[in-house]
Amino acid sequence: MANSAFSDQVPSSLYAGGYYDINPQGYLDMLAFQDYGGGASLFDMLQQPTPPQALVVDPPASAMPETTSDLVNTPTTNSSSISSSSNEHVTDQENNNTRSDDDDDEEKTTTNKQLKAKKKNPKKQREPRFAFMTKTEVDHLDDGYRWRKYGQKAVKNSPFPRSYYRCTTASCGVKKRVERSSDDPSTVVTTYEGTHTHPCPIAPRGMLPETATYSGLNGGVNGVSSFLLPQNHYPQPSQSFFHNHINSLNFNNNSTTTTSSTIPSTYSHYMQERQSYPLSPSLLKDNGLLQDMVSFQIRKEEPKDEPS
DNA sequence: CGTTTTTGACCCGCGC
DNA sequence: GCGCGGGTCAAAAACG
Repeated sequence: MANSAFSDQVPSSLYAGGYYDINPQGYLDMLAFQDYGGGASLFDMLQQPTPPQALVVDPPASAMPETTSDLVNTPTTNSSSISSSSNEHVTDQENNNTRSDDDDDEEKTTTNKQLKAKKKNPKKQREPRFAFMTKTEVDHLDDGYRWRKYGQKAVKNSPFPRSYYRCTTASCGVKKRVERSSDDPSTVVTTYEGTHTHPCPIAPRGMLPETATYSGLNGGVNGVSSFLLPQNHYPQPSQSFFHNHINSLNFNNNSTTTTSSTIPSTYSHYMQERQSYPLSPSLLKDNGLLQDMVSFQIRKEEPKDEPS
């Protein structure tokens, strides 16, 4: 069905961790899941009849079934290129291959071009990705970390550019991508890649008021994006933490909606738990603040069948 | 003056 | 093999 259309519109490189929706109980259900490199994209999700303002998670390969691609594809079809998402196993530390400086061992300092080639690893291992959609007028939402923009590219089939950010912490190779959905301009899709190797610059809890602290560096315009990322090294109190964030998240400007979710320490953990993380009714309620947000239930698709 | 953003160029993977 | 599109680099500009 829509797949053919997608295959044409969606860049093959777009990825999506999964497809979620909010169930009647107010939980966020993962409808589909996909590993990086899969055929579906966030846009695919947006294209769905009922675009979820949810999040997409891309857990470590080790944590997810390989058939995940099927799940994702099911909804939209896998016409696109599903590169073997089964890339090599993800190494425990994703930091190792951050960019040119690290990988290039030694002999590649020949020409500038090669330098730019950044990593010529035979197979680039992708770090776990975590994406979510936020309904907000502000492209950048504070998530407590400091980011530096290192690129911006026009996205095919979208009037909105995609911005690339990297965590400013020296040893942290976490990257983030922010783009506005062409399908729904009011929705911003933020994708995190990797895990922070350091504590959040600002206290996890009431981060909002202090947002100025870091976002101010940039003038608040660029601020940042979204919520907290899963931190393997700095595990957070799962559920309650999640809720706290939702409550505490403030969006400096006019972003009324949004939301966020925090994926606790490890995705795999969640995956295994397969629990539902109910949002407080009040949160999901109407206030507009969280209605767009989401909590979620990650389904570990052990069955690996299609979500149908 | 230090840090971040902007922006064009380059590289790479993939599809045709 | 070529072209397309995504992702990254890095120099210059902008900002505080």
